[in-house]
Amino acid sequence: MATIFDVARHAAVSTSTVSHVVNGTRKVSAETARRVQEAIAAVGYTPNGIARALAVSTTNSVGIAVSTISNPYFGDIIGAIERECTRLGLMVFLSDTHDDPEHELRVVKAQHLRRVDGIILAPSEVGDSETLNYIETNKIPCVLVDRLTSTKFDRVGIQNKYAMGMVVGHLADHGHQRIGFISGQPGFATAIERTDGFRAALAERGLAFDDTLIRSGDSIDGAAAAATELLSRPDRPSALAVGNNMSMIGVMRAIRAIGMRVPEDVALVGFDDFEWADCFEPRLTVIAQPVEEIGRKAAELLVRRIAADQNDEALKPQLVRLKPTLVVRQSCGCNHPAS
Amino acid sequence: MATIFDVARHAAVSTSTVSHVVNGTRKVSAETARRVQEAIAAVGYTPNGIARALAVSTTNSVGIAVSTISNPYFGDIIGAIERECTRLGLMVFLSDTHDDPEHELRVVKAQHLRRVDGIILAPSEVGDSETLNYIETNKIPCVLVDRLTSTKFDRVGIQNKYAMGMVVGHLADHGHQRIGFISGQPGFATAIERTDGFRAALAERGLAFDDTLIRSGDSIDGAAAAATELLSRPDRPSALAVGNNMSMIGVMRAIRAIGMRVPEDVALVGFDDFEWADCFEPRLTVIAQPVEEIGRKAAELLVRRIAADQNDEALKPQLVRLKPTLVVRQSCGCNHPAS
DNA sequence: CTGTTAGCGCTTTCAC
DNA sequence: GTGAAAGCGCTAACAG
Repeated sequence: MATIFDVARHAAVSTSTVSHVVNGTRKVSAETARRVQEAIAAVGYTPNGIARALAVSTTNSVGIAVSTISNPYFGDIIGAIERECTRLGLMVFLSDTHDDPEHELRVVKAQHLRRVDGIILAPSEVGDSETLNYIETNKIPCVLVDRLTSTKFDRVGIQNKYAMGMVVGHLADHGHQRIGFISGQPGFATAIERTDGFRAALAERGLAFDDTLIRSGDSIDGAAAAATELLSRPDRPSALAVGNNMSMIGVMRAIRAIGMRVPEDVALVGFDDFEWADCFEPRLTVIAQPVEEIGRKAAELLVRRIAADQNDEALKPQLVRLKPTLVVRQSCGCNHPAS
Repeated sequence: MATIFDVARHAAVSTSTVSHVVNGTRKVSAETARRVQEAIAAVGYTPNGIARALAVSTTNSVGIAVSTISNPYFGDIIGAIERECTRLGLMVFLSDTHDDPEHELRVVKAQHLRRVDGIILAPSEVGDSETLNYIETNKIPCVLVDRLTSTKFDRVGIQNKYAMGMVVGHLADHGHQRIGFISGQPGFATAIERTDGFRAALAERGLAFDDTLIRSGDSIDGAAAAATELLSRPDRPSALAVGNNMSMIGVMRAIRAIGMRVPEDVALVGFDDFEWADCFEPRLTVIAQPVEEIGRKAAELLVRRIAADQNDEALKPQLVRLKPTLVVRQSCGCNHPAS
């Protein structure tokens, strides 16, 4: 593989000159530049970013570590981050944490080994985790997404309380008094925030609060079981709020298995929107997160943080809470026509 | 940031000894090893993979370049590749080609700059592209997925002809004589193979072939338009085969807009399965690709290829065609109960 | 069992 | 406008 040295020899100039024409980092006479370009083509030179990275100690790459890559919600966020990073000349290492703290630590270490300039992380544990400690002690620029578990880092997510307010409000407007909530995996920051938000919204609306109407469904099957249990009770809720997209699949399967109809027998409002939501029967009313903006903002904060760390100026951790929206379709009891 | 040198000094040994205990690459006395470990902890040393990569000229990272990361089909494949690579100690750089040849070339170059050990690519163009040429002239180990456009590389995909045989056969068994086909983006290898397969299957079944019943819908809206057109004709088809998941969304929206019912007015068989497919109304009958296996196999072929290139033994390009399956639910006219 | 040292390919001062 | 040369942090002969 041709090196900068080969080019230099071929063009009868110094490696430093070659370096400068490649990077456009200092004036070079037109004639010299031409000879260098020619030499580059002649020897088939492609710059070695590894060597460069070692010399300048920056890789122009960032790590992203989230759970369940194949979940469309994270897929959208990953896509948005990738797009923004590519625009900024950064390349992303993608890792799945599988929501396993040990694995999470392992992949973060693997990313640090490869000297990513920074990391975007959706932490699996609330509070101080080994992963977060590792990131902190190694001074790795980092921004948290979705699960906002530590105030030590920049973080971007949505206003979950506000979201649940809309959900409960909308359902209450439909006359529902007993509303159940199938949250996501218990212990996750998002599930906690949404559950709290659900409680608060109930109170705000003056609705009686029944703790037994809150269930966590940490998987499709878990959510299905939770929904089945909830809907089989004599004092069953007349509406269900669901804390994330995966849980929604389980809930819908459960409802179908029971033989109930939506929204007549039970109204439904979900979390996370996607292209398919309107192909469901009935068309799903959901909270839509601004995934594109979440990803973009995360990337933006990260580069800002990286830059700050390099000039070691202390930037204080920034919290960004984006506003979700309620996409009203039919599962809530409304009858909005298809888009 | 602590280097191997700091550790060596702290432990009063040579850098080579430190290197060897870190990598377990030669015998070291227990006592020395202990001192080194202690020093590592004391100075807070974490190995620099960039420096290591430069020295050994291998990065233990691979690039993956596919279109539309947020498409669940690719999301699943990406997830599978990531899992397998992580298992093998490789980290993946993820790039979206956006199905744009120029951008594709750009990201492949960016990956090569970072000296990935190999690349997994879903090419956007059929035939020899600049990207493929670049990969070839730079001798970058590479395996093609999904769109199998060149015989010069290892490649893994599915038996598209076989898939379309199942689709047409199943629909024909339901008595359909006029079957339409909404393919994916025209010009893509998969769309071409599936269209050819569709034609062949028709012939095999002795069904009349009507070229006007084949439409390409290269996006949700495109597919919707194509379906609308097809279903508005007096001699409209009684069944529709759809070439990929995104097109299916458009088709379903079109059918709803027209006010037809599935499968009574028009039967439907799609391509690509996902968790949501059974929440649709009616539950979707689809061709399911073994995405997990596609990803795993691609990673497997890539590491094999990388190893071969290193010992520069010539491995001849391998073609892997996995078998898809027909997941029968209801949109085809069957009435399979929910799982 | 351990140390010395020459690279890996590139950037970047410093000097001309 | 250009070049010489000292690193960046690590590995792996080679030598002892």
